[in-house]
Amino acid sequence: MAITIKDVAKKAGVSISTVSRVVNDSKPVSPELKIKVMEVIEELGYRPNEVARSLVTKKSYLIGVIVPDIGQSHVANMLRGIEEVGKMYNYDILLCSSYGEMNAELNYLQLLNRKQVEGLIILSAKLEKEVEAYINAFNLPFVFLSTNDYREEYRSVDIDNKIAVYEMVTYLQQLNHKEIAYIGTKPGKKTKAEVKHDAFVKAMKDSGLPSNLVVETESMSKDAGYEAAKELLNGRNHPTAVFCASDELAIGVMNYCHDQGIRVPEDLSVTGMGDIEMASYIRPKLTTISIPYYDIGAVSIRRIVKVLKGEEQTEAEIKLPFQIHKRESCKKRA
Amino acid sequence: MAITIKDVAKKAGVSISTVSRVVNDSKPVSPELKIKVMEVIEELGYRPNEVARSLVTKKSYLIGVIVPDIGQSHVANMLRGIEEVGKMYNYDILLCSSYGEMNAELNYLQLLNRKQVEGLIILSAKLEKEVEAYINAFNLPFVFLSTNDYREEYRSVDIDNKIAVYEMVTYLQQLNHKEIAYIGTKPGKKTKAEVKHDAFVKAMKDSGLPSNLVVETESMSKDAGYEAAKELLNGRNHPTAVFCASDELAIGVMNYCHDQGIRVPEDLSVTGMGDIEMASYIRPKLTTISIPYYDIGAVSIRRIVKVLKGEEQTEAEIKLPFQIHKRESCKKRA
DNA sequence: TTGAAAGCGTTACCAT
DNA sequence: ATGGTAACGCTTTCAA
Repeated sequence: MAITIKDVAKKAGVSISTVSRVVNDSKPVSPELKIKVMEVIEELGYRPNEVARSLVTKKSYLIGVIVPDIGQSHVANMLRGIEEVGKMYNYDILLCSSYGEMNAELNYLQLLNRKQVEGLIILSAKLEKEVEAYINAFNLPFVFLSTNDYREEYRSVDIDNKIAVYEMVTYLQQLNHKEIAYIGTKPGKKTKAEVKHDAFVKAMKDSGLPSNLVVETESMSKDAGYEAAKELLNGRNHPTAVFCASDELAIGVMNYCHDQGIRVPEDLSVTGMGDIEMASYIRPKLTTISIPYYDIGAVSIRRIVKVLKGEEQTEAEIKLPFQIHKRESCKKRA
Repeated sequence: MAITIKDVAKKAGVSISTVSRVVNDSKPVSPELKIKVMEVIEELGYRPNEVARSLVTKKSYLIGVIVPDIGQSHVANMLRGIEEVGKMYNYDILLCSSYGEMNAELNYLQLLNRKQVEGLIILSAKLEKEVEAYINAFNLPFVFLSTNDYREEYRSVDIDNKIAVYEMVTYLQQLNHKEIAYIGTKPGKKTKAEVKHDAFVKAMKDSGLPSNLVVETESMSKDAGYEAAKELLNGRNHPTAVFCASDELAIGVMNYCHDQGIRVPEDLSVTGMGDIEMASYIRPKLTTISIPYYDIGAVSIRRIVKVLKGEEQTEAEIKLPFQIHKRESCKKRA
């Protein structure tokens, strides 16, 4: 049996109230008793039971985090930010992988509820109605890190996708590229896919260039990028550059090029979005928009902690700065 | 204020004992009451408070996991296994990133202790004395997933490094390579680095080949691999193949080759160990020993759950099967 | 089958 | 400054 506050109190010859006071430094205790108690705590190796403590204080110091898949490097990086900053505020993470399934999200939400988490961060392509209803009933500080749908009514943290894509496409144009293709998922209404796609179109139109070279993918994966490249580079189109809505797509495209003997960047310039670790280790190194995933996680949890502390934050959306990393996969067109 | 068991009891006109019984299905309850109670639970949306429950049952359904860095893909994969299988048994993970610092490990251990975790999985290069002492005092089911030091007194899950390396080096020999180099960290006493290095030496000696082409690295990182390649391929040595103790090292080597115009596999065959995701996306695709990280995590937590259930497991070490993936980075020597 | 009550390890209020 | 005690929400005897 573990050492409890009673054991300490008895051995130190004081009441449990006194022990509690020295442990929490919550009320003045005379120096002599304080020292005595601390000695006994040390001697017995007493560690307060957080479960009991939570029950009375109603603070679990737990934050629920639901992600699609921790195996994806950008997810892992967000998690690092969440975890690290959480720890700074004494908060722990209860991590759940939904694998994109709504039922899993629902189950985990219920679990997190029962475990008395104080806040919620959800990373998901979209917020299904059922999930949303549950979260609202839940009534906890909540950050929605959408990978696609825009929901400006919830707290979120992201970069400004519109500006980022516009800048990258403009950079490609500065490199003398005229025929630039876009690879990304279907631009549904009020989605990031739409924002990115529209930014691409605008950047092209603003320069009087055609913006019809678009390949819609099923997902943001490397395999999808590989397939998209196959479709794009079938001989009918002659893009000299391609903007991919994610690094994974871009890597798939580059792999297709490698396998087909298409040289990057000599024959085709490729750009990505995300700046995942692999982007700078793959050869040629990928030119990409760096999304500060770690910071996104860090800011998300900090917002939750702030709300918990009553230091309300008003704006729902927070935009973090991004950077364009110009690396080897793009080249100036003669 | 959340709905409690009392609210349910009052509304259903029964005692809290009865409510508890139907919730846990722990003792017979008459059908009428059962239905009534369930209706009220549904109506009120009652969810048992796990904190209160933990306090009395002394089961937190929490397992503490300390890893160096969740950002590394093999770590993320272990975590996936741990998380997924844990959930199957209703266990949640309390995740802590130590970044390899002993003091962080110590702090987290204390935290996990206070949070009443029921088991412990630690991933670390070595088990420092202080950490070990703490864990032993802790007295919980514990799995030590060492990235280097061997500690056969604790539960562990891994592949058989000796056999794996021997087989890979043998494969290289079958490809007619005679001058094979080894890149890895310093082979300290009772470490995996030693086991791997010794297996390399044995495989070479068994074939009457020289085994002196060894580069010791500071770490297992890509950068370390890059530097090691620089040292190895300086013109004095003429290896035709190199075995790297990790995929990251191998990728660093391949990048150095790319930058220097050394062709892989035509000029140099490269092999890795780990089969991280990048191994099959990098070009040329990396020949490597596949370590089932997901399974290692999965088996680890399953062992803990088994111990918790009293279904003791005797052997400390569990060896999982590995595979050698023969891909593009190796080529037969003329 | 049901309910009352003790108890889990704390904190926090109320006396003293 | 210190101690006694109710309360947190639940499970689990023990009686009935």
